[in-house]
Amino acid sequence: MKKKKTIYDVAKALNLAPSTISKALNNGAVSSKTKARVLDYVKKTGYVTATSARILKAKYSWTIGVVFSEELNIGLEHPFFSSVLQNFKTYVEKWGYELSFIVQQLGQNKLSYLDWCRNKKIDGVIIVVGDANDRGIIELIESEIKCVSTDIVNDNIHSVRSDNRQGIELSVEYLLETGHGRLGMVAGPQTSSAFTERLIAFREIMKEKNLPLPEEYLIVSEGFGYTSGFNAARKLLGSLTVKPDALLVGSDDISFGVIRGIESLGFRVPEDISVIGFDDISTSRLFTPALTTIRQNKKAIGETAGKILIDLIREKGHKHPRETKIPVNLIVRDSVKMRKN
Amino acid sequence: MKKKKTIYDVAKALNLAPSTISKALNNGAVSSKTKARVLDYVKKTGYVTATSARILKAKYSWTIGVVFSEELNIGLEHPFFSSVLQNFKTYVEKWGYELSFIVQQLGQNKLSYLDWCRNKKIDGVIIVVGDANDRGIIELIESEIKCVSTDIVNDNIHSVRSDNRQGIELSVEYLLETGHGRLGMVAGPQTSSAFTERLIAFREIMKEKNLPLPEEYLIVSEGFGYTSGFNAARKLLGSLTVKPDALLVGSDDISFGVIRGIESLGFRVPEDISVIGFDDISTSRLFTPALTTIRQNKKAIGETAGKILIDLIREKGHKHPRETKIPVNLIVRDSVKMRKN
DNA sequence: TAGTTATTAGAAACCGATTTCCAAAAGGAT
DNA sequence: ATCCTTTTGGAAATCGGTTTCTAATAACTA
Repeated sequence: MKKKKTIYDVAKALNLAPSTISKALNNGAVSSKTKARVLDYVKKTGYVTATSARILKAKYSWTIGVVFSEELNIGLEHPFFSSVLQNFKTYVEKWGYELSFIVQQLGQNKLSYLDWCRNKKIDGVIIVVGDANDRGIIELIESEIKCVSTDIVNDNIHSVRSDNRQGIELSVEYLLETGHGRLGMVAGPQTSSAFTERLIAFREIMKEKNLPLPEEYLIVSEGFGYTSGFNAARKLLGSLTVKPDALLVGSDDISFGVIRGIESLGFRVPEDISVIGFDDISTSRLFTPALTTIRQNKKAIGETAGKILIDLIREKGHKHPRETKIPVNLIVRDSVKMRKN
Repeated sequence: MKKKKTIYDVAKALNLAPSTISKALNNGAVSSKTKARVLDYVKKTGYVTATSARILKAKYSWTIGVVFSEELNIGLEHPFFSSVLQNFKTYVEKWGYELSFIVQQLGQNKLSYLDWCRNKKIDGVIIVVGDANDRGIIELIESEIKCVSTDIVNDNIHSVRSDNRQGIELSVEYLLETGHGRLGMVAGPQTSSAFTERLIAFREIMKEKNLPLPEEYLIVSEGFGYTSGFNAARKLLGSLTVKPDALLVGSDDISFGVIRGIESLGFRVPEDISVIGFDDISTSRLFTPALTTIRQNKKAIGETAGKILIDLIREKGHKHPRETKIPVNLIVRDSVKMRKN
């Protein structure tokens, strides 16, 4: 195991001062001639600067912190969030940044998000999953740390998310085109802003189109998964004499429960009731009936967030926070049926 | 924004030397009285040691590197691997370690896994997804860095994986109990050791039980997903006059394709042919027919890997590498039918 | 009580860069 | 050729800890 090379070794070998090496490596003021000489030597010998030493003295770390709260019981397993993170990761790594999960504990002692970032001289932060009301998150967003979010929206942070309104609009219009007249919705828990937006959008669009929307056609599920969808659907339908002929659902995960819930009451999907989801996760294509849904563009979300954050770090534009909306697509499958009327 | 506190500030405030503070914080030789005094003060003022400074001088970093190759096109989206990682993460964080993805690029320059680890003074590495033949991986495993793997097996590394043999045994026995006589298998790509083990186990078990296993009942799928399963099933069945009455499949993902492939040929699952998968991902429960499969215990895998790695780091036992097998479970659903004979 | 040993606290070197400030060299203008 | 700018390379300070070595103190032994 050969001894580790330091910047001093390089300097000695090249008959230069360490400071000159550092400059050559970091676009400092050096002649292009010496710069080339240094770069050459470095490439040949495979010298690489010690990260910790650099971070100690410099004010940056080439590291991006990831907030991925597990309190909401959404871990890396979640197909949507993990995919967004994956795409973000791939993008920023191309630019030389690496990812580190922000932890609330450092070695022995507890730490706030902000303290962790400062301590590590984090260049920027992406909030993939986070509670918008968490004190730690708020403190972080309001700090000097550059942040971007693919989840929470807030006046103090750049956010990159799906155009939920467009998604609902697409759904409603498609349902109308296919001859549905009594639309309802099983919304997701309103603690999540995405679900809130979808519900609000649905209300607005129905109003704009002058379509009736009885409150009994609306229900909010208790949780994020199959079971809550199942229960919500049964509850919604159970009390109704005139059933809706189509249901928009907050997410695909919930949709699966909704569909089975509908079936458990003796109705068929899509023959009696059409269902349209939101997300397009991998199960959706495989489910029976294959789920008609709104596909979120996870790649675009991840990459756009990456681009914005890097711009922010390099101080290129994006002066004040704004919301970026990524278009969604309607994916037509079998859970919506064309109706004659 | 209050100024950052250094160890010198703490020393001054307590009228002690910086070195004493450091010792108090790191179980060095200090009287319990001063130690208490320091700890108290630190807790009260919220001082936290600068990570980069510590890493620079010390030989550890409280950081664990994650190898999660994307070359195999398995990203964080993959339900099995991401879940293992999630469970590992939760476990090691309890012990104060944090996770950092190992990148092949550091700031500007390319780096081998090993150089990256040395540069960052990584305490240990978990290989969640990695190519066992990759030069960089081999170099890493053979180095002084403590490693654990939940994927590749090798004499030089501790591995924690599902007991694939037991899984196949469970499948075969269940199929036998339910009256099946002509078992076949759609194995996954043999580039993955898990798939290889499953195929080998199947061959062995059939031989041990003295059951016939015609080579035509065996096929290896081209890829990891639905389409390759679909094609493999059609290819297998297409050429056979006497069809198998049950098929073991390398993974759930492939199983879905296999089932639809069988159906596309006019046969029914499970009435004509039973299918049993391996993994138990979330789609399996929702699929029609709900997939009977072998559940991998991702929690146990992640946690056991975490435990072993931390033991390794603390130099507690695990002198030489060994393979740890985590038991699996049979999950009975609807894709296997009881047959009278 | 004197002498020896075990603990505890501090001084100083060191980890490996970055950065500021300065002097020397190079380039331009007259 | 001389004087003034602009570039370029180097010396030294600094970032914030850990660790080794030494001195002082406390504890123990006879």
